[in-house]
Amino acid sequence: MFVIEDCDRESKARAGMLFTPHGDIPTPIFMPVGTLGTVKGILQQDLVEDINAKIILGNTYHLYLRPGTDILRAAGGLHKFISWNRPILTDSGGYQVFSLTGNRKLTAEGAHFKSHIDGSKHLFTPENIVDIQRIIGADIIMAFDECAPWPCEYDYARKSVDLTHQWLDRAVARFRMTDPVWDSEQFLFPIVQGGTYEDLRRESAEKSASSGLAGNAIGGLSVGEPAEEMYRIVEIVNEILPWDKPRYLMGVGTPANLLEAIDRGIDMFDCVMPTRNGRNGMLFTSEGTINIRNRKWIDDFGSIDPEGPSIVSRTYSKAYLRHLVMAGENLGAQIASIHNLAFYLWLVGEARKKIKEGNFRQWKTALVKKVSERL
RNA sequence: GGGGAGAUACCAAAGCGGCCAACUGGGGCAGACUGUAAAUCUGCUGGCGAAUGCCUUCGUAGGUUCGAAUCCUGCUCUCCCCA
Repeated sequence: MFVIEDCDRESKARAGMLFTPHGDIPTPIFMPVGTLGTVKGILQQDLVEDINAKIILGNTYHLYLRPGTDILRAAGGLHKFISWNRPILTDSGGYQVFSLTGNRKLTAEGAHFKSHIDGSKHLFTPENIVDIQRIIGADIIMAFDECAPWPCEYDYARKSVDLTHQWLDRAVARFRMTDPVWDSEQFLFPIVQGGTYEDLRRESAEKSASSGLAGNAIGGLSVGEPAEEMYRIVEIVNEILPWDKPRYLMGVGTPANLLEAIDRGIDMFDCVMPTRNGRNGMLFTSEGTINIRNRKWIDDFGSIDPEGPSIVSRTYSKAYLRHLVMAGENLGAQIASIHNLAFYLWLVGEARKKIKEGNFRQWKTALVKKVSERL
């Protein structure tokens, strides 16, 4: 499923290729988040042609509630339903265990959820989360985990990790005894948890590594802890996770977060930032981040980003985009989202190129400084 | 010409003797957002100050009162109805 093509000499960064039934994915890669079967505000066509997204995410919890598995099954799976023939990864709903805390109750059996839409009750188990993801038909599916909050007491983190590990065993068992619904191979990834506790993270990384699955994910980070803590945990975990399998850092992050994590051996990322922050007027550019609503852009007729990662970044001016966002026009959110995603894809593409050329570290250091600047 | 209603901060609009530098929207100015309950949320928005605070405001000119955006009088302007 995964081949490492080149490794950086000075860092742990690597460039590889991920093979899935719906296409090959060059790594490091950023995966746009499309929770409900849509990357908010963006046409699938633009994802392919302008942004060049290689793979997008869907969310099991959200898709299960709406439109529901009956419709997804009748549609022939999520790929067909949304007219997207490139790879898809579905998150298990573990993050919703975290973000919808008030609506759920955890037991050994699973998570009892109250729908945030109509209050109806549902039970998610490691087994039915695999089943649902079989129906959705994503190329990469995630084990059901508990994403613990931060800060988090040791005792809580301990119990949370144990629960996640028990759930992992059950998910793997279910995964091995079932077949894909859509005649297209699926890969299950386990998720490393353990908060910011080194011993728990080591234990969890070993647990994931021993599962023998096709790839591994690191969860429970970027939930509020300082970035340095996150990097520290990534280093610890990556020493244990198998070198020859893809490593996915869930929910991360800022452009600088991505570069630092790539430096530490991460291959895959997803994050709502480029889309959500874009809708809220924040643009990530090769020169630094800007709040396009700020008055200073009112008559800046220069392009959104001199690097011009997408057609829209080259076509429209900051002044025009500011006008659209200030006026609450849909097109503003759309242009900002497309630009930001294209920038993220450009960023990981450049990282890959630099790793192959052998000058990743130097390039990274300079760029981290630049992209962290507030313009 | 006669009768009526009203003028409050950038706009709209509350307030109708002290708790009013003045509710609330909008607009504006900033900030936040990391496996999406988010095209959302938060703060500020008369001047000066880090702040207790001080200064100048509720069409305008006077007056009553310990105290006025609020009560009285004149003036100016706006809107509505009838001729």
